[in-house]
Amino acid sequence: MEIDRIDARLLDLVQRNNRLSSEELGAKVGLSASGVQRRLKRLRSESIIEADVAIISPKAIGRNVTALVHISFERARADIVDRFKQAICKMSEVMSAFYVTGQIDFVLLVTANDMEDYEHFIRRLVHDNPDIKRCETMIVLNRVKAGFTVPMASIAFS
Amino acid sequence: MEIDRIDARLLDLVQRNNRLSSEELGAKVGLSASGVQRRLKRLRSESIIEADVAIISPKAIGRNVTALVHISFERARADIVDRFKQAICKMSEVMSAFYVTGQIDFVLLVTANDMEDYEHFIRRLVHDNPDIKRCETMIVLNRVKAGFTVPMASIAFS
DNA sequence: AGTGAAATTTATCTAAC
DNA sequence: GTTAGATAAATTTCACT
Repeated sequence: MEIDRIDARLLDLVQRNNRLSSEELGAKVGLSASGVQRRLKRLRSESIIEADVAIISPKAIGRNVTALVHISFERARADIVDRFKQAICKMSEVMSAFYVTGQIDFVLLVTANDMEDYEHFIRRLVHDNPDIKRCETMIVLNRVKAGFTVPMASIAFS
Repeated sequence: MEIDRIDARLLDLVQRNNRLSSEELGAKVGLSASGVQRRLKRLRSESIIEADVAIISPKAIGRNVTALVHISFERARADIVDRFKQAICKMSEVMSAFYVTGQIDFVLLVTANDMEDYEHFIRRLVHDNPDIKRCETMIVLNRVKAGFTVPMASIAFS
């Protein structure tokens, strides 16, 4: 599970665009196409590359509302937390979810078709999880940056 | 910019895995490989598919700290907001950024190698943006769900 | 319109070096 | 790590409904 300079550069490229051909990648990192492929294969098999996905515009498919939701529980018991984690994984409206430190327990990134749809989602969420104490919504006006692009500049050059 | 049932199913598949071959996709949606490719090409050219990316494990490359940061400004003037948007787009530590309604102005998703690294980032952020009033950090204990996978079930069947 | 099938181009995989 | 040949996939063209 070691990563060298070339791996880091490959990761940096594919995390922005994973549709570049091995040849294009090779030209950029100074490697042959098959060399690139062997490395990418390893990075995928070792789950250093966790997934390869297309990012869809929520608006283009009629999801006009994006919101960040703060969830806090009455009591943060482990079983309650675990049950909630499982529940949100199954909710398709929840795009991302983070379990965090502090006053807030969870931060969810949610999409909905419209406000009515969003309200239904929140009602359902609170109804299904009676341990929720507070549920605070921030409507996303603008998705300034969307991604999980990790900085590669600081990789240990081993 | 119309999306039919087949497009919706394709989007639903590729947003989970964009490395499936056109043939595999075709088998799942009942279309030939070329039919699939034509549709994906359109979806990409019309930016319904915004990007195709690999998701990297932050831990695997030594980014051990993930945090959600709430930013609020002294005054939410348009020029201040716009300048801040540009600034965070350039900061590689910022994986995602949302401009939101309410008390908070921005929510950032940030990675750092360690706490020291994180502290440096915050200092730099606040130093470079003197209009920031408050800056509240929630350390991510667990990334329960990571993605921008949009629900497709509710697509209008046009 | 949008589709499927064949031909072409391109990319990827499997070795051998 | 590379190069070369085999395999597979993506792209283009075209005839069809």
